[in-house]
Amino acid sequence: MPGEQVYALVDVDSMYASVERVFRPDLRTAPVIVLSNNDGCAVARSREAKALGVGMGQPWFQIRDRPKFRTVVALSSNFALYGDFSARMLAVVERHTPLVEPYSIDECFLRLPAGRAGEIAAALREQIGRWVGLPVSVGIAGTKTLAKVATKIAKTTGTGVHDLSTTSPTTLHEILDSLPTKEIWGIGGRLSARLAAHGVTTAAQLAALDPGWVRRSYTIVVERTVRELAGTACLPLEHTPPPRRQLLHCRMLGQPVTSETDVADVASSYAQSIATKLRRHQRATNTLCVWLSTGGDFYTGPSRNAQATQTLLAPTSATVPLARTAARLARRLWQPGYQYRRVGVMALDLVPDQRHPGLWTHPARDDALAATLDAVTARFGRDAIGLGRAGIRQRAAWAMRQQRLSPAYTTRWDQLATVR
DNA sequence: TCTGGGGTCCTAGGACCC
DNA sequence: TCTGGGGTCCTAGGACCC
Repeated sequence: MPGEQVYALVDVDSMYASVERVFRPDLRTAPVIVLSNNDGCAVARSREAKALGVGMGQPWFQIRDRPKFRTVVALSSNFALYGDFSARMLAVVERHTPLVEPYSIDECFLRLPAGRAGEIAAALREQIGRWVGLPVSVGIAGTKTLAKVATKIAKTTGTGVHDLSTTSPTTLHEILDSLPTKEIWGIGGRLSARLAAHGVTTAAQLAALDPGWVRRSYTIVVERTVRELAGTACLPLEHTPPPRRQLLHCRMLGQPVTSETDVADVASSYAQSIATKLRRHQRATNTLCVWLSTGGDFYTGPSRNAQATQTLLAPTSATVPLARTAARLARRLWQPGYQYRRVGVMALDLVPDQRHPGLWTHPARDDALAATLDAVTARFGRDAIGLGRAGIRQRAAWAMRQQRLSPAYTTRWDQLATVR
């Protein structure tokens, strides 16, 4: 039918591990994993690492010493590098259609003409592989939820492209019948357990439920999933991403901190990252929230979780007032006798960044300083400048541990790959 | 015995995603 | 010794108003 369109999902295979391989051809067939911040646990695994049995989220200390994981190559995560590759992939996709929705760092949804979807998908896959160096899989279907299913099939069968929009109803039913509810996009652990109590364990059973009943018994979100599985598109392509509503920066610290000064330093440093992100998104915040925590249940010692929120006098994206406010909140929350392992700073209630001179703010001065900070950071890296102890190249004891970091090949002049 | 009803706004918490 | 970080949306329930 002319003019008819379908959804496609382009998804990079083992994104982080694949990016690391672009600069390390020697790792092309090795079991590669990428570790979370502080080198805590595996957040990405190459096909070979999955085959060896490395679990998603498995702690590194459990992997490191096991003989069966002897050949695993572990790298610290390098998000600046992955973000850069994400943009490159998107640029290739946009050569084919403007109807693109970036969904995550390694995925985007597309609208493609029904008749040519398979052909375009194959071309995309080939170009992203050749020009960017990343392997992708593409799923095609009449709804986003089914396109997710199609991508899963493309990955497991190794075909690279799978089109469910041309599949017969009988075959589609067979596919959904063998798909557990937990593996459906939007159905997590809790919902699949509740559904199982109703006797619903497969995608085919879920698709056959009465949407009205699902809405009453569950939520509108689950109702949409049911309709999408049955072939009715409920989730449109979000071509222009909605503006950010909140920004947060939280980390496990490389080492626990105990002093009031250290806690304030961490909060100040995190607030500076938030300010930079706000300016990049052209947003300003009305409300700043800081929290301190001694960490999860597996830590011994006295535990404390505290949180404080402050409404600002005027919305701002300026580094100085945000850092100052965050440090003040952190000092207020601090109490002696605790080992703080996690600190978070969150900017809430975001609005468009329109700087108006206010009674209590100094936009001109703050703007000039912010522009300078952004420029220095862009040129010399994030740790080149900052307020207080942030930005000192001599890293603070609480800073992230990243002992296996690959160079920032594409985002730092001083770390470009060298060809001999 | 009887104890309105509907609307809005806000917040906390649950659930999901990658 | 060692267990991630960053988001979104929805619902329920309370406060408040008329």
